[in-house]
Amino acid sequence: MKIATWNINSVRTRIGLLQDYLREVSPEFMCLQEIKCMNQDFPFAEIEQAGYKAYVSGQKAYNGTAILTKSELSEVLTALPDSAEAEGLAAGENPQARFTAGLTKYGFYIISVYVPNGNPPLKQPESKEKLVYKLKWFDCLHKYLKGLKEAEKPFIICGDFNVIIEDTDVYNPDNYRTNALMLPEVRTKLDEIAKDLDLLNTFKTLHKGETHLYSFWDYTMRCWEKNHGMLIDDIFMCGFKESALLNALIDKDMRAKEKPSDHVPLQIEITDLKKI
DNA sequence: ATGGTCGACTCTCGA
Repeated sequence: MKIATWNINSVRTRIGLLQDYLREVSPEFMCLQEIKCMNQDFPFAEIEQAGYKAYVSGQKAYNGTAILTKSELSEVLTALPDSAEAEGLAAGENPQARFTAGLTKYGFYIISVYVPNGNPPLKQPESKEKLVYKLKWFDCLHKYLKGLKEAEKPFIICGDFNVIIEDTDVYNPDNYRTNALMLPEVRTKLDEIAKDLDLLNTFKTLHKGETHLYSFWDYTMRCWEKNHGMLIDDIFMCGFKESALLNALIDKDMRAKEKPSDHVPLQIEITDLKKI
């Protein structure tokens, strides 16, 4: 069974590439980020044509996550619990659309996240709010995932984590020391979650010792042509035996297509599981 | 060569 994730940077602009990908790779679950549309503007018909059902957390113009599945999900969530409060919103207001989750028929939860970018981090005082929000959002995510862990519910969480985990995950780490993707407090936050919950970083587990493998290349400054990229998209597993993970790869070819996203998909393959 | 990319959307922001 394959599970894929892609920061698509507008699902409406790249619906053709998405349909091609679904037909070629045929993942059981496909997590999307930055769909950049409201729910009513999501291309449900085109997704259905490709054989998938879509669970969508949309908003106007920015952000937006979704999960595409070949089967039904239950217990669907379209917002991260407590994240509205982390944004300083009143009860009942919608938080930024950065989270979709549901229970699969195989008994594990599938989660699609678009972690706040956090930049710019250092300008005082108003701009630092973005970094504070990123850290608070991670705290909310930690609490939610810990709830699953304590209930012994396995999960697979996919998405754009907006964290350069190691220096070798970016072409020039010294350019990013004060960037919110690499600040020590941001790295520490994700590392604490991963250690506390014993998350398996699927790509790093199967590509140990390999460096400078990227999932994102900025549109500007000819970054793609110069291979000036960074690895900021990840798939973590929790509650599975490590032997359940068979493969993990990055679909780098997707960055060379016409009208590409600035991110490429990642996919894993896991052992077939019995349906519940 | 005084710019540089892209997407959504409004007279600009976010990445």
